[in-house]
Amino acid sequence: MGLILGEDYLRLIVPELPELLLKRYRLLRRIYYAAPAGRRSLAAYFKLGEKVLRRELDTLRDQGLIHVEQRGISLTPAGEALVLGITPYLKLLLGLDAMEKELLKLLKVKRVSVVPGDLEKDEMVLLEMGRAGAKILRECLKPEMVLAVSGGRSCAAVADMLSDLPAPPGITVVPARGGLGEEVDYQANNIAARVARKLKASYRLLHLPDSLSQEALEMLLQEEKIASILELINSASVLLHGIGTAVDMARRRGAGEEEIRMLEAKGAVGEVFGFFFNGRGEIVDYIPSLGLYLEDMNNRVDNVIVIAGGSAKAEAIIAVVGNHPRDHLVLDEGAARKIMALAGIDAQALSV
Amino acid sequence: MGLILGEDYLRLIVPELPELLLKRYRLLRRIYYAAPAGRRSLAAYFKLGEKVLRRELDTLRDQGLIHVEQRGISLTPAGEALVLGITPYLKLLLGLDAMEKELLKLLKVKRVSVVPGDLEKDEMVLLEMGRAGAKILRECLKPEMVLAVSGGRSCAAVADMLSDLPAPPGITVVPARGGLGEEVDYQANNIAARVARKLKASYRLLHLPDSLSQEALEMLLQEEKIASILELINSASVLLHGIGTAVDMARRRGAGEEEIRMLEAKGAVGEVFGFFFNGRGEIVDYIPSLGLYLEDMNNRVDNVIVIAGGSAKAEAIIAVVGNHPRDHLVLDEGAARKIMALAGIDAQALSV
DNA sequence: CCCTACTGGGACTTTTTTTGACCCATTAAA
DNA sequence: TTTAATGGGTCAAAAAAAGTCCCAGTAGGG
Repeated sequence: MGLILGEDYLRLIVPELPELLLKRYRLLRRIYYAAPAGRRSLAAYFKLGEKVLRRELDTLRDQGLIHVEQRGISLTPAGEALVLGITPYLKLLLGLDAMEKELLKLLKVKRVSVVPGDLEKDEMVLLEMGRAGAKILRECLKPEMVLAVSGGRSCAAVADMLSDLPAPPGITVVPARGGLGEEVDYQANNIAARVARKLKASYRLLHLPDSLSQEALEMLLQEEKIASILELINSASVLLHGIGTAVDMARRRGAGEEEIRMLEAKGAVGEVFGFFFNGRGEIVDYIPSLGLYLEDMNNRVDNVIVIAGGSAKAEAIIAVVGNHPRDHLVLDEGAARKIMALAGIDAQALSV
Repeated sequence: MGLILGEDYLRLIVPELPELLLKRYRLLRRIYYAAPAGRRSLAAYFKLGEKVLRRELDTLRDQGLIHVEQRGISLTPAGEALVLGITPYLKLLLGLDAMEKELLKLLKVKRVSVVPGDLEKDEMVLLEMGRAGAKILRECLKPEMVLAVSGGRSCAAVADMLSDLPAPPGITVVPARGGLGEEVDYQANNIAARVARKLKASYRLLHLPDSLSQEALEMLLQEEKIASILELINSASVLLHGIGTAVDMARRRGAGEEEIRMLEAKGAVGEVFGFFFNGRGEIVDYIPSLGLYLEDMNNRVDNVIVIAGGSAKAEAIIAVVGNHPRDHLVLDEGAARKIMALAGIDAQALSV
């Protein structure tokens, strides 16, 4: 309470503080993830003049936060501790804490974690989201459970940011759904394997060809191997998935303009591993495949960790995660602010 | 703990924050005490260019902290709340909190309160010290007690800053010592009366001519009235006094160069209502008068509130307040830093 | 009653700082 | 060995800040 009071005073009397703080924080964050980072590449990344950046680097160096060497810039232990530890404080200062509370009320989920920054402006935010998601994921893990993961960049970030401390024993990681052809790094199978490796858990994959007909899928269901994996998938008690915007996802699957117009007519805004949702959270279309039976998932999965960022995904997030008290939602500041705006809530704090 | 952590991070990543914060805070504080304050008079006070000040005022106005009108600048309710409420937070940010702890260990007193700012650079600090002293004073008051106060600017500030909420009943305010001719506003008698008025308490004064001989004082002791007041003074359980530097005080009492050389030879550095202390806290001289018997005061007075500011008084403060576990010490940042420096402790945080 | 000496706001010029664009020696990789 | 990075430094242009002055209005003193 005293802390929040202090923050409010601080923002009142030094209104340029969030800007200053974020500028440097983003710089440090970038260095953390891209070390050893060169001055020129940093300048290019932030679209800053070289001199401007240099001045920032000078102050950071004076503060003992970065190490400037010939081979590049890296964080000192102090800088690393800062990047890793300042997040909750930053959230407080930026009012993200209050925003999380608002979103919690609005979306009626179990937990909301808003990561500082805008994914569309700084891709490091994705890694931060991965870090936040990984933290929540670890908290949800219990021995002998099945964890289902979907594809996508966000889930890949979670996999990347998971520490490789071992998880509780007996965990099995499976893809939430098979064969939804994406770039290999972002495929559910691939991510499931990566997550399993980090957790030192076992995994089972579901390799299916893309774009199968309904009949072909039903035939595959007869296969012993596939049926057993499907059973495993549907016994998952934790699900980690990202969210796509409907049109974008359809297009990435190679849908024609006609199909997209159909989707739009149905009101599809969000997509989760092949299922398309309208604004009211109803499934209006899906890509034929095998995997989680989404319809009765509510009864079986204990924790769903949803991770999505970028203001473009605001509508999709609202559509997908509304009213699921088992959901943990990880998103970025950009998406969070957009959601607030869509809901007509004024988020006074400024976005930098 | 989390708060302090946050502060440390904040200072690391935005090292210019204390400067920014203090600049504005001092401005607000000045406006608070001098409202309605004019732009030009503010600029003159802070020795700032008019434009510089104007820009600060603009941002403060944008933040809704000040009210800029033709008759002058004043604080909005928000600004007032900030000036009154930000102090503990400011102390944390400036590291005054840590400094208080250090001084507590160093001086072995009951409590230390360091007021942000340097009295020698900004006289508003005196009023802040008064506010801090007044707060402590009120905490020490109990019904039917006698409160003794000394003279001096610092004690006058306490009197000024006392709210006029009534105090516990039956309190009597007396001067700690009679007739130590100063400017009337800073005389102990005067301050005792002002304090009493604020506390809605009764008071008894001890009017004595200046510079009486020892014999004359002994004669006065025979006087019923004077004797009764002396008894009252020596039954005081709370004592509020300031500290003077020895030489300065002697000079103000009109001492000749010869006398001052004598004082210096005796090692006198500090002065408290007519008693001169050397660096080891021993009384090495005094101005003849009547009042508190300082020698056995330790046994009778429960709480001594010592208030002094300005780096010039550092030595005097050390001399006077060392090793008195009943003492509450109120001082300014300037004096505090000087004391730390004298003690060889590095106060890393910067003074602005 | 007026007059004066303030006030805040605005405009203009000078000074300082900031910014962008180079160049250079060094170094790590190719 | 070559190449393409790096960090560090310099210098001129541009932008921002600061100092100065002036103006209209108002409050307080005479």
